Amino acid sequence: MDVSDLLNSLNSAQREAVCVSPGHHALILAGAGSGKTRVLVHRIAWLIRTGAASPYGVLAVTFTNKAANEMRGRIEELLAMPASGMWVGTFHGIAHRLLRAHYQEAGLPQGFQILDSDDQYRLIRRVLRELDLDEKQWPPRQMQGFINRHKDRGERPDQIKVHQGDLFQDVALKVYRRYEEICRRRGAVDFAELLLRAYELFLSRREVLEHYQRRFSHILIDEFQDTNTIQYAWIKLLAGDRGELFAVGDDDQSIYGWRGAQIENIHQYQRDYANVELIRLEQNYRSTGNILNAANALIAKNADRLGKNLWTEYGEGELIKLYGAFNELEEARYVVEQIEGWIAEGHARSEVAILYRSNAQSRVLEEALLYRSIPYRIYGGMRFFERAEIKDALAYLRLSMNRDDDPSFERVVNTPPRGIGARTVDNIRELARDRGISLWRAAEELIASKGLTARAANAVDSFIQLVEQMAGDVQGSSDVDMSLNDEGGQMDLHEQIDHIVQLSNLIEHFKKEKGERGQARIENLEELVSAGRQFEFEEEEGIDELGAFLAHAALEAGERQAGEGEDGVQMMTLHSAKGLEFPLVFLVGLEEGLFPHQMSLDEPGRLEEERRLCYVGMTRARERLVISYAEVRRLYGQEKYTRPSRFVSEIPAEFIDEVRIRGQVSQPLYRVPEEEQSHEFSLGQRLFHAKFGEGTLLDFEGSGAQARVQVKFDRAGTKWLVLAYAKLERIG
DNA sequence: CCTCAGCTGTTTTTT
DNA sequence: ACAGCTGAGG
Repeated sequence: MDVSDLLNSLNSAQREAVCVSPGHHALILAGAGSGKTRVLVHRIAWLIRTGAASPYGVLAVTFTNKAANEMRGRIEELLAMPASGMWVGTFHGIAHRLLRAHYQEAGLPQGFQILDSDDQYRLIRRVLRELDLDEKQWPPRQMQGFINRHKDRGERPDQIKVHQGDLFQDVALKVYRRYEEICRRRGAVDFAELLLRAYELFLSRREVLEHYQRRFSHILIDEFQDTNTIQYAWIKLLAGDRGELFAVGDDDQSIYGWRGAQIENIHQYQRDYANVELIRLEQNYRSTGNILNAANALIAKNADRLGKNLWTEYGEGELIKLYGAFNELEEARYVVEQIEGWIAEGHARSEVAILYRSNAQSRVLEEALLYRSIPYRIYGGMRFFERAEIKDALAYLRLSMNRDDDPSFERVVNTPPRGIGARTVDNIRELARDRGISLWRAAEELIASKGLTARAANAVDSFIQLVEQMAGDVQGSSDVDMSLNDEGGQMDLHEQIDHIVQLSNLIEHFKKEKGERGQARIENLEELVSAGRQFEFEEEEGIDELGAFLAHAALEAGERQAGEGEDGVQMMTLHSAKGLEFPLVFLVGLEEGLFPHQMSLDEPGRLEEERRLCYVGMTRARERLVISYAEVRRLYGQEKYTRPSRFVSEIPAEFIDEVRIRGQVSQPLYRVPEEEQSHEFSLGQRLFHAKFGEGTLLDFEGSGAQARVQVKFDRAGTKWLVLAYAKLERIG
C-alpha cells in the first residue's frame, strides 16, 4: 500500500516516528509546537493504511476530551472515513466504557453513577459528620486530597502503610474506609475510582484482560508526561507482552505534578521495556527564533531533563518585550495599550492571549479591557454541568428514575425551599442509617409512622408526591421503561428534562434570586434542555440513554464559561494555555512569589515545575511575546513591593527588548545595601534623609517638596532606591 | 425561610 | 480585598 502521501508532508524526525517498525515501542519527545498531534494522527493512519493494525486494534488515550475529539476528527479527516471501532478517548472515558461493559466482573451495579469532585466533596463531608469529626480540624478538602492521592497510586485503605502515631493519617484512613463503603453501597464511582477499578478489573479478571490485550495491538498515549501511577500501570497491564506502545510527551511541559502526574513514568517506561525507540521532535513550527531561543535558554536551567533543543526555520522575529510596570493597574494599562496597537495593525483580537499564573490576576486585566471596550473571553471558572442549578435539575431526574439515590435526595429535598429544614432531614438520615434503608424509604416511613411534626410531614409528603409525579409523567404509567409525552408517544430525553425542570419549580425559585445571577441560572436550565436535545446517544452495552447522558455530564463537564462567539482577547491561566498557540502572547505578573508561586519556592522540584510552566507560556507565542511584571502589587488586600521573577533574568538579555517606562514612574537613584535601614543622599542641591517605613517603603521628606521614595529591584535582583515621580507632590 | 455579620482561605485543574 | 460559607436572629 502506498503511504507516501501520508509521509510526504512530514519532516524526517516525524516520519521516523510515524514509521516506527513493528515490535518496537516508541517514546516520542515532542517539543512545543513540533507537530505532536500530527505525528500521533499520522501514526494511526499509517498503521491502518499499511495494514499493521485494524481500526479495531487501536487504542488512543488522551487526558482531555478536547484532545480526544480533536484527534478523532483529524484521524477521520486523514483517512477520509469514520474511525469507528477505534477507541479514542480520555483515560477516564475509556475506563468508564470498560466498566460499563464489564460491570459485573468489576463488582459494580449496572447503572453505577459517576461522582464528580463536587459530589465527592459532599459525600466526604457527610462521612465526616457521620463519624463525628470536626470539619475545622479535619478539612474535607484534605480528606479528599488524601483519598484521591492514594487512589491515584492504586492504594486501597488496607494497602496504605500507616505511620505509627500519625493522627492525621489515622483519621483520613478512617474517612477513606467509610467513604469507600458508602460508595460501594450506592454504586457510586469517583474519577480516581474509574481508573483504579479499571486497573483492578484487569488484575482480577484475566479473561477480560486477555480479551483486550488481544484486541488492542497498538496503544497510543498523548501527553505521556502527565500520566499518574495508576494510569501507567493500567497501560502496562493492557499492553501485556505483545501490545505496542507509542507514547508521546514532553518532559519540559510537565506541569501537573501537583495532581499526581509522574514525570518519572517517562524514565520508567524506558526501563520497563527493552526496545523503546526514542525519537525527538525538535523542529518547531510555531514560534520565531528569538522566542524559541529564549524559551530554550530558560528551560535549560532545569536539571533532570531528557534534553532537547528546539529550533526553527523561521527568522529571528521580534525581540521579546519586557515591561516593568509600576503596579498591576499600570501593567494592565500597558497590556491593553499594546493590544490596541496590535488590533490597529489589522489583526484579530482572538489572536491575542493574556496568560497569568493565577485566576485572581484576571480581574484587573478584565477591567482595563472593559474600560477600553475591548471584548475578551476568560477561560476558567464554573463549567456547565458543574453549576448548581444544573446539578439540581439532574438530581430531580436521577431521583425520579431511582428513588434510592441518596445524594440526589439530599440535594433537592429542600431545593427550592419547601419547609424541610435541617432538623427534618436529620431525622430522615437517622432512620435511614439505623434501618439501613435509603433516605427516600426513610422519609416514607417517617410519614407513615407519624414520626414527624405535622408541618414537616406535610412538607416531606409534598416532596414525595412531586417526585412521584415526575417519575409517573416521564416514565408513563406502566412499568415498561417507556416514557410517554402528551401525545402518548415516547418522551425524548430533552422532553423529560424540560418536564422535570418545569415541575420542580426551579425556575420560579431562581427568579427570586437577585441580580443577573438568577436569570443566568434560568438560561442555563434552558440550555440543559437543549443539551438533552443535542445529545447523541450511541447504543452501547450496559447503559441506557439517560444513564449515558448523566455519565456525559460528569465526564465532560462542558465548556468553561466564556463570552461566546465574539472575536475577543483570550485570557487564561498558564495551565489552561497548554496545547494552544497565539500570534501575540502576554505573560503577565512575572514576580517572585507570584510566578514562581510562593508555595513552590522551598522545593527545588516544584520550582522546576514553575519554570516549565513559564516555558509552556513562552512557547505559546507565534510572533510576539510580551512579558511584564509590576513593582507594586495589591494582593489579598495588601500592597507588596515585588522583585521581578527569576525567570526574567534567566532569559538572556540578547532576546529581550526592555521597554522603558515612559517618564512618569521611576528612576534609580542609589543602590541600597540589603541591610540598610535609612539613607542620606543629595538630590539637586538638597540633602535628603530617607528612612525605611513599613516594609520596604521609604518615607521621604525634603524641604519644600514631598516625594516618595521606594525600594525596587532590578532584573538582576539588585536593590535600588528609586524616586517615584508618579507620587511626587509639591507642597506650597 | 431569609438576612446579615463574622470568619476563613486565597496556585494551578481534568476527569 | 473579597467571595463564599456558617450560624444567629428576625
